[in-house]
Amino acid sequence: MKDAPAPRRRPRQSDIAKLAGVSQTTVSIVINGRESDTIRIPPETRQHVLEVARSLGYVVDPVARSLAGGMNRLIGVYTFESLFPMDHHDFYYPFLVGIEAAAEELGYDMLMFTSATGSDGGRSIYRDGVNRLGLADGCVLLGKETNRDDIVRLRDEGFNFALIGRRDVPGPITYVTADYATATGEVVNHLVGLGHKRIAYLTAADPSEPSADRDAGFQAARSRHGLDTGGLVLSVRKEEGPSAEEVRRLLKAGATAFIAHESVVALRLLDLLGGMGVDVPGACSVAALSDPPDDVPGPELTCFRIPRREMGMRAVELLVQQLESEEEVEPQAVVLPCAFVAGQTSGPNRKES
Amino acid sequence: MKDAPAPRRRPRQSDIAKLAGVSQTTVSIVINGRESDTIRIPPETRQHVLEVARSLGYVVDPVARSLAGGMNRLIGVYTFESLFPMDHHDFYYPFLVGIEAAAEELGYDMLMFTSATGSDGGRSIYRDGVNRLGLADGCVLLGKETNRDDIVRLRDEGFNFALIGRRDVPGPITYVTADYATATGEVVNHLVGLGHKRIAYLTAADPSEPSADRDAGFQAARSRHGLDTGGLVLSVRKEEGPSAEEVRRLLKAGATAFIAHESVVALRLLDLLGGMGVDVPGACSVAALSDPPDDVPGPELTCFRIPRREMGMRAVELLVQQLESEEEVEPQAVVLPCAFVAGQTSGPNRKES
DNA sequence: ATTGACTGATAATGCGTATCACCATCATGA
DNA sequence: TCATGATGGTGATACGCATTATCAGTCAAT
Repeated sequence: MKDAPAPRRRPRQSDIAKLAGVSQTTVSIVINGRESDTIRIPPETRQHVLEVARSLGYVVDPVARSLAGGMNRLIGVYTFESLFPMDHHDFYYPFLVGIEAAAEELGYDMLMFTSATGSDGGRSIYRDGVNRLGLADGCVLLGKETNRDDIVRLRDEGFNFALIGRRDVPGPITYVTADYATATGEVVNHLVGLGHKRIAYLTAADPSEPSADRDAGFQAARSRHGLDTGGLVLSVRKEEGPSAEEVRRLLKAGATAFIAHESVVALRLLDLLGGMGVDVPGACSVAALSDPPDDVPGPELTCFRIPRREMGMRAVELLVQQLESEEEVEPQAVVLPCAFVAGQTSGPNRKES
Repeated sequence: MKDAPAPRRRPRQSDIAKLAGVSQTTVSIVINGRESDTIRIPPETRQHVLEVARSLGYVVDPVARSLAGGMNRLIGVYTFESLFPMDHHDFYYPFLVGIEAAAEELGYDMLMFTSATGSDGGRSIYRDGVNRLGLADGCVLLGKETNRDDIVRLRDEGFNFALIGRRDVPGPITYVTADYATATGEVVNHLVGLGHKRIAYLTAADPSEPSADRDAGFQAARSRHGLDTGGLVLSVRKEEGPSAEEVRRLLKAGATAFIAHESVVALRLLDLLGGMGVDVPGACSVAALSDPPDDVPGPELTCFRIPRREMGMRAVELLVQQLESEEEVEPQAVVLPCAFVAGQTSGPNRKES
C-alpha cells in the first residue's frame, strides 16, 4: 500500500556521462571548466554536456569534491566557555558577526563547536582525548578563560588556528588583538588635556592579558605626563563595582577624574556620583577602557571602542591565509586600533591644584 | 635550511590499522563502536585500537564519512537570507539561540552555511551547482524569503531537514511554527472583552504564511464575535507604517481599537495617535500580533510573544529524531502556542455605540 | 611511408570511511 | 574423524569526484 515515491537519487556525473555519451572524466572537466594544453574539449561537446547536466538538475556533491580535493572549506569556531548564558552571548556576538562575514566573503562555512561542553559544564578541546576541532580545516578560538595547555598542544599537533585576543603562551601563535595600551594612553591624554592631574584608576581585579595591556598603557601614560596616582588606584570586581565608600575616599584623595577598565564599572560609578550629588562632567570626569553595551541610556561615556567585528574578520582572514598557502606560514600577530570616543562624561578640571 | 616541520597529514584509519596490526575495517568498527552478532571484536583489541587512535590524535574525517553514508553529528543551519544586515540578525537571533541550545543538549555541532551567498547577495541552496548542505546530517532551514522550489527539491532528494515557519509547499514537510491564528483570536477576545466593537485591522501588505495565519485567526474571531469591520481593514507596509491620514480616517469610521500585524507598525501608530492628542489606552486601544524588540521604551504593548527560542529547539529536536530513527519518519508539523501579553496599550471602550 | 604534432578524448586510480560478505581457526560433540 | 558452531576478524567494494597518464585518430611535413 505504499506509494514508495522513488527516493530519487541525486544525479551524478556518471549519469550525465551515460546520457551524453562521454566519459565521467569529460563531465568532470566540463563542469569545472578546466582547460589546459593537455586537455581540450571542443565547445560543442561542452555545450552538450552542460545541457544534459542542466536537464538532470545536476549539482556537484561537495562532499565528494572535498574528499578528492583535500579541504572541506570549513572554519571551526570554538569558544572556551559555553555560548549560552545570555551575557556570554552579548560578549561573543560581535566577534561572531565578524567571523561570519569573513567566512561568507571567503566562501567558507562555519562550524560551531557547541557539543564540546562536558557533562560538568566545563569545556576542553581535548575532552575524552579526542579533538573534534579536526573536523574543520582550521579554527578560530575565542573566550575569556582560555586553556593555555590546549592551545600549545593544538599548535604542536600542527593544527591551524587563529586566536582572538592575545595570549601569553610559550612560543609563537597566530592571534588578533586590539591595541588596548595605546587606546588607554589616548584616554589619559584626553583627561590630562582637560587639565586633570589626579586621576583615579579602577583596574580589573582578576588578571588577564587585556587588563595587563591596559595597565601597561596606563603606566606609560602616567610617567609620560608625570602623574601622581598615589592612593588613587583601586582593584574592582566587575560584578560588584566600587562601593560608595571607596568612591568617597578617592574623591577625598583629590581625584578629579576616574578611569575604569570595565564600562559597567564606569556606569556604576556614574550612578554613585549622581547619588552623591557630584556633577559629571562638571565636577568630575569619568572614562572607561572598553565600550558600553549599545542600549545603555544616558550620556555617552568617554571611552574607546574595541573593534570586535574587525577582530573576528581578521582572525578568519589570517586563518584562511594559512590554510590556502602552499608553504608553511609563520604564526603572526595582528593588533588593531581602538577608536577613541570623547563622549560626554569628561570635561575640564575646575579644581585648581 | 628549512626545518620542514613535516606538514603532517591528518592520521587516517589505515595509519591506525598499520600501527595496531589490524585491518582498516576493524579500526572503523571500533571507532564507530559497532557491535552485532556477525561482527565481534574482543575488548582487548578494541582497547588497543582506541589507544593507538588516541596516540595519533585521530579524528574521523567528516567528509569521507559523509561520502560513505555515515553520520557526523552535525546539524546544518541554513538561512534563506544572509544573516548579515543587522536587522536580519535581530530577527534570527532568538531562533539561533534555541537551535544552539538544543544542538548542545543533544551532542551535535552546528554547521552554519554562510558560504551559500552569491555575489549578488542572493541565496540559493543550489547556487552555482553545489549543494553544500549534504555536509551536515540534516538541516534546519529558516528565513522569510523561503525558496519553495529548493525545499521541494531537497525533500525529493531524501535530505533530512526541518523548517522554522510553516510553508505552503506541495506535499508534507517537517516544520515548526507558532500558533498565530489562536493568538490573534486571543487578542481580539481581549479587546472585545474590553467592550470594543469596531476594531481596525492593519494587515501586512506583502503576503506570507504567518500573515495568512493571522488573517485567518482574525476572520474566525470576527465572525465568532459578530464584529463588523467594514471600512476598518488596511494593508500596511512594514517599512512605511500607516499614514496620519489613514489613521484619522479609521478613527472617523468609528474605530476604538487597532490591531496591527507588525509591532513596528503598532509602535508607529502609537506615535501618530500621540501626535493627534488621542489618549492610549484612554480613548483608543492598540495591539500588535507579534512582539516588539526588547529595548523599546514606553508602555508595554498589548501583543503576544512568538516563542522563537522554543521554535528553534523544537526544530532541532524533530530533526534529530528523524536522523536517529531507524525507519523512515513521516514529516510532522509542530505548532507552538504564543503567550498573550495584556500590556498597557489597551483599555475599556469608553465610547458607547 | 614514416615521423611528429596535435586533437579529443578515456581508463585507471586515489581520496578516507563504512559495510557486506566471507574466511580461517579452534573447541566441541557425535 | 568429521560436522558444527562460535570466535575474531579480513578483503573487496561503494560512495562521487578530480587527476594523471595514456591512447586512438588525423593531418602535415618529411
